[in-house]
Amino acid sequence: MHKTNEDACLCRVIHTGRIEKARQTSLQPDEHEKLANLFKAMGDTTRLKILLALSHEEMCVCDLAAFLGITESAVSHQLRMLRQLYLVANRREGPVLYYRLNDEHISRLIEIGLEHIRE
Amino acid sequence: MHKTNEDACLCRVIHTGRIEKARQTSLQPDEHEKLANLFKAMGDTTRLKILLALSHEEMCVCDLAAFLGITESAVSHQLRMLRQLYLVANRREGPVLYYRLNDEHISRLIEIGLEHIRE
DNA sequence: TTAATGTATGAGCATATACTCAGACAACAA
DNA sequence: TTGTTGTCTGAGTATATGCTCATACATTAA
Repeated sequence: MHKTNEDACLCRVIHTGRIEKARQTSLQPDEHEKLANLFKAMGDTTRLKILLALSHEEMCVCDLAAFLGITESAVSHQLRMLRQLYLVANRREGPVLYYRLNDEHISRLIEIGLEHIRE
Repeated sequence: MHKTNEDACLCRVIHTGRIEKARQTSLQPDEHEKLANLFKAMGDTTRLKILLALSHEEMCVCDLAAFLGITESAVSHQLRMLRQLYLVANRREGPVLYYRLNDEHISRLIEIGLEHIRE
């Protein structure tokens, strides 16, 4: 018989020591969410392709839309999310916005991720 | 007026050279999806907390459920995903399954991710 | 001012996903 | 065998999310 409420669950724990240890080395309150949002932003093929493209050269919304074969609206929506999480930054040149990766962390994450999937 | 089909979109492109360049340095056909799945797996607070806990010490399903305050069923579902993507591995000791991180890539990704959100 | 171009945004919709619930499976003891 | 414990799994459901569409904003030129 398996209880599903939390109290009962705690009674079945085998290694309370490990749990205590894990609890002590935990992150700051909101860091879990921030970190998850970072990886979530990279966890979509469209956004990932955008990041990969920008890792070589800055590009505008038009370029990205043509490169990905999707509408500029869709690109713009995704760029907003990437902007808000500081994955990309932009600069304006007249009416055109050129997007680039915000810092080196992003390309390093992609590098290590590629190593992993190529095992 | 903004056309939404791809042909029209290509006509408005500003930098065809950049698109060509981005196209040449693209990944293998299925690598985009594999890489996105890796980051997507890390892009959820529950799974991220599991990975963080396992980065210190191997733990069983019971431990993780108590640590996270969720049901063992929910933990098991997430562990299956993490297993299938080679983020975690396990070993059996009698009826108990001990889970651990599959390789060093995962903790490195977390490290760099933390650097990023802490700017 | 008006018009054109590049980009951003909100609403709506279809799909994806994280959890719960119920039950099944696996290993071991009696 | 039966019972217990630890874990796994399929179905259902509520929420999240990625795109389209229509529209609005921003910059520049006429």
